Amino acid sequence: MSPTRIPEATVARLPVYLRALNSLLEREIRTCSSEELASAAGVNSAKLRKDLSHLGSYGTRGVGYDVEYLRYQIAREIGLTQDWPVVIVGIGNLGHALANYSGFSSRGFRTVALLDADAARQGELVAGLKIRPFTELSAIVREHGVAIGVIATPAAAAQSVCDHMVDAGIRSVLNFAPTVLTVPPEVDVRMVDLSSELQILAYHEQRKSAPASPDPTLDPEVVA
Amino acid sequence: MSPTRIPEATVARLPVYLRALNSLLEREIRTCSSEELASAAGVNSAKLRKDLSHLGSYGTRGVGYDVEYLRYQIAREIGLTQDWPVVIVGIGNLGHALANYSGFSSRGFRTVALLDADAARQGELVAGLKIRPFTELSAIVREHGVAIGVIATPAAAAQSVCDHMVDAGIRSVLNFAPTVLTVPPEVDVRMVDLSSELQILAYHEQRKSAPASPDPTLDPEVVA
DNA sequence: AAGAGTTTGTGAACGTGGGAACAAACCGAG
DNA sequence: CTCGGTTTGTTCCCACGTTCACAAACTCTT
Repeated sequence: MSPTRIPEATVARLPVYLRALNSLLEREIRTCSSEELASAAGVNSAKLRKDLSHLGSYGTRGVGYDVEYLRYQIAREIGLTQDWPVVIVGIGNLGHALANYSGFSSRGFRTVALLDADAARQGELVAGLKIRPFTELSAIVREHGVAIGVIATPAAAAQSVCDHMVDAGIRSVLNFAPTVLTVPPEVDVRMVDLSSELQILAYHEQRKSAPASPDPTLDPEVVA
Repeated sequence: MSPTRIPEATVARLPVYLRALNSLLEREIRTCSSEELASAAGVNSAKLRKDLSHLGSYGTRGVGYDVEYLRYQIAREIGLTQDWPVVIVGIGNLGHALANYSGFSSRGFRTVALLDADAARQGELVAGLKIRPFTELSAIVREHGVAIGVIATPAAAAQSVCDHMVDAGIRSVLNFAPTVLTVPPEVDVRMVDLSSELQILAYHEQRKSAPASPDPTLDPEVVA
């Protein structure tokens, strides 16, 4: 079962399951059914069971899942049993927030350096780390074996920063800058687009308030 | 064509197209083909054309699209031609960054209030707005007709904040807190999960470095 | 030991989305 | 006006993801 590739949609949900399991553990719940875990994760139980079946057969029929055991298996599958050094480039408001975000460090992720091109900010202390010049990127990546880079720069700088990251050997990029990044095929990019999310909400909100026809120019027959 | 529902996957890409069109306009490009726009948006041209065809027939065969016209049509479809007042709750590091994020205000979104439960932060000035007590939520929503709320609180507070938002009449929620929110069916929630994104990258990164079998416990036959 | 009651893992049906390929439609030259 | 070149809008097909429904497997009681 395990040797087969895990569907992308399932991979995207594994972190959610992991959080739900952690939450159950905090409440000292040792065992749970697919129904309980699914409800904690906000999905339906059939989907949850199919997702987990892609990892292996870690439950017991008639009983459910051992919370601790399942949590370990998912963490191992994602790769959180190992250490992931991360660099953050662009320490503006957002980079600042990311550096202080406990959700990164609490999983296996360790921020090893904060970089910024702005000379005026060099040496400033953020989340216990000194801001260093962007030119040190390559050396830092080599020294710590960094595989993941986070871009929190303005859009105009993002592609150039990304190119340097790729040159330095980084193969996974998390991009917060509102721009499309072009990378070689072996590099993964995930985009977190704050304003897109709001726009998607706005689209649905608009549909809620105007169920019929929001714009008369689209409905000539109403006028006729 | 337009009266039909627009697929969710298409809606999620409209903001990307909008940004690409803005970028073309800044370079004073008045007309573009589906190929050019697709490349600027990081998708293939067939997908782009199919997406646009869901909105209507705004291109000209043999010629391409008028950048300005198409931009307006997409903006109108999303609902960006109207004003969207927004409240942000939880002015920690992340809330701070969101309040200052220009990508919100530059589209039709207007942050009308910053709320925080922490009494010590009341009155503090962030991005030109005073932080106000969370208890004023309902009055603010009524006064400004707020339909969209942003949650940037710690996970523990998020569900309670969300419940108050729904009570106050908010029907779309953008959630940055790392927790699943439960809402009535008429309310939309979109989740932006920073640590999930990193975990998804880590999963793929792990697969890149260890193509065969990352864990011997899963491959008994290797041992046998 | 057998049967009743649970709960997982999976096979099959269904729906959504993506991509190739092509017909329809437009422009410009002659 | 016609023809060749170009680009859109759409159709068809395939792959992926979701959900239902059920057999397999386990526990507990009698």
